[in-house]
Amino acid sequence: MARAAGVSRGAVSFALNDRPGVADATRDRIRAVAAELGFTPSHRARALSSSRALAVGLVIARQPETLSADPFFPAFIAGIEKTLAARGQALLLQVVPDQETERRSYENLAASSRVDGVFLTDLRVDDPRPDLLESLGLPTVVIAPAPIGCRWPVVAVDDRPGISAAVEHLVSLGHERIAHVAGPQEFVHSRSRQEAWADALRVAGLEESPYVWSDFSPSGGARATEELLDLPEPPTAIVFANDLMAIAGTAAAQARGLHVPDDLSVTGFDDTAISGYLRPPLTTVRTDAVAWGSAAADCLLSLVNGDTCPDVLLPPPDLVLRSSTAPPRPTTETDHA
Amino acid sequence: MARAAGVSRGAVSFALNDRPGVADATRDRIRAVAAELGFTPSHRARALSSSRALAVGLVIARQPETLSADPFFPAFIAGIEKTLAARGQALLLQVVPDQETERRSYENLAASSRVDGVFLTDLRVDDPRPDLLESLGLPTVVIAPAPIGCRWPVVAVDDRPGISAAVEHLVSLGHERIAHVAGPQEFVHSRSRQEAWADALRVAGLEESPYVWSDFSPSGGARATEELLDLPEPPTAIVFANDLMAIAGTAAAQARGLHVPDDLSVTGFDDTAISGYLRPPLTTVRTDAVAWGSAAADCLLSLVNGDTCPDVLLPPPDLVLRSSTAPPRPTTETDHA
DNA sequence: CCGCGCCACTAAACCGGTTTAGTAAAAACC
DNA sequence: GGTTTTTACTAAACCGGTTTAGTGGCGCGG
Repeated sequence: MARAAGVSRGAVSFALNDRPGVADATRDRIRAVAAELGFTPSHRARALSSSRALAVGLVIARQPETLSADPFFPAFIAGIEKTLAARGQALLLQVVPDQETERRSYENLAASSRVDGVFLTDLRVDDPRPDLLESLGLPTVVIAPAPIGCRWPVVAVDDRPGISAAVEHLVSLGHERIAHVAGPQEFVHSRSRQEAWADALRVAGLEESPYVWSDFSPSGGARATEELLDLPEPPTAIVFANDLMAIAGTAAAQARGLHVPDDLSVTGFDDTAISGYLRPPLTTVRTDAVAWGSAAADCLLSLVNGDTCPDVLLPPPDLVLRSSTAPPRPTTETDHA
Repeated sequence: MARAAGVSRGAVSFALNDRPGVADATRDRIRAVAAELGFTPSHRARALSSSRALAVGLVIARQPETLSADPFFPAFIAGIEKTLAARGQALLLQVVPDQETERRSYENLAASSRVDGVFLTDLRVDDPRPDLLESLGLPTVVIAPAPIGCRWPVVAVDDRPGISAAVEHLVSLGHERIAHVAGPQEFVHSRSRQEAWADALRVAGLEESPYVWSDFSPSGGARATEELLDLPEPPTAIVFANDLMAIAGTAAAQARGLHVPDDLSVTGFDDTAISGYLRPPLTTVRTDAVAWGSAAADCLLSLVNGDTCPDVLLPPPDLVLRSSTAPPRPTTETDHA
């Protein structure tokens, strides 16, 4: 390439990277030759000489089955890509089955310096990963519902307003026993949703409603629903922490002969693609995972470039009203004896 | 590292790569020092000197929304990872919105030599990509329902037996009008399922049943179902090309007051996580996408290493019997006038 | 007209491995 | 015991960029 343009290798590097010290005429000539030859700088050589991997990593710790059902990651990844592609960076994805493998995965990425930074998702309570990544010196962006006190920037979508809106909607319909089926207790976003639910009930003066910790899976959602409906005083509405559990919970209630929404109102979270095409269509909370991924990638690239990135707060999710919520049946005073 | 062990750089390379020409004692010493120092060879340097990217690529052309709902890719990727991780290779993922971007994406991966090979999924009829990738010289493994005549090896899961099993099951229940809602006509796997459906009907002597091309989406499935139920002689069973359409189709039928399965039997394809937790639980076809990804990765790595890889045929999918299928209602002869 | 500084560029070191060519010492052979 | 072969290792080239130091030519001031 350098020879074809009649200049030195260094000159080519300067010209193509828009650095000063190259005459305009020369720069144009080099550009023209490069275009004509279809010359693309070798990513490998560039990575080695500039000591950058030109890639960022995403490690997902999930069993394949549960990953398949999760609408978040594909959209999130698509958002990441939107930003990365424009900057010539690549996304290196790792799917690992458990937390032990996950740790080794991060250590490996750092040791072999395959990536310049990573995304940290599914933040857990007392998560060891922020510290691990700090000790590994791997720039990190944390994906979470709210900023946390740690060295790394957090790109957050606060899910609380979404849950609050769901609860308020149910309260406005006249519900007084509004249960919650939460995700695993270990996840910060499970906690955040559970707390938002509790807070909204408190504001409405309805603290007595029951909740159960579950696992975001359909079977977990069905089980939790059974449990709630078996209560002496079953709820008239359930706020589920995700759509998958809400859908399975709806089916479980229907299997008992309950009518949704007349006997039981249900809300979900995520707005999965099928949610609007069920019987009844599911009232749920919609998050913009694509924008989330895109913002997270922006932030990570700043970090990688040595800049700082402040915590980012994205717009809160919206409540999507469909037909799985309705006023509760009027209380029949016949059984008050 | 070399100095720490008191040997030359070359010796370290030989020792760590298990190549002959190093005394056992020396090799052990080098290993020990490496372990003690936590030395991991720089992936960047290795990539440059060995002219290999040590990564493979997967380009997915989908809109984020439709990708989110697809249970295939997450599982497929998890399978790929299982194989890659064991061999120190990484997966480079790209999500692009359309086919034009997809083409550029492949060209880019090749030009910047970021990957040693790629997976080719969502094979289309008269797909230009196998030829493109051949001209780019990028080793490729094609993911498809059956071997095709092209230069690249195909790793196939034949979806036909799954569809046949579904049709046979419905026939054995007594159905005679068994419709099909297919995916987009352009995809080879849509065609394959449609043909399997048609063949199975022919075998059963029921060629007259209707079908419509759709798009794998819930709204498409609902629309197609409406269309079929509006027919003068509506089907008593519908074989959908995926679960998403089957679920939405079920809801559409229910919205008309039809009972599933008594008035209309329904089968899906994929066995999505929720499919077993609906009303009614969906009879569907289960594929092992994890094994598919794993096998595809094995094949691609052979190719990358300069070996050849024959076409691989994985075990066909299973029909999972649930409650969305039942015998048709006995024909009421009252309206034969 | 000479000396200084600046511009545009080249030469060469460097990133950190792999790999080939070369060499000294040990082993094998007659 | 001397030659040949083998073994075990080192030195250095190489991958293809980036980056620093260095150099020749030019304009400019005095």
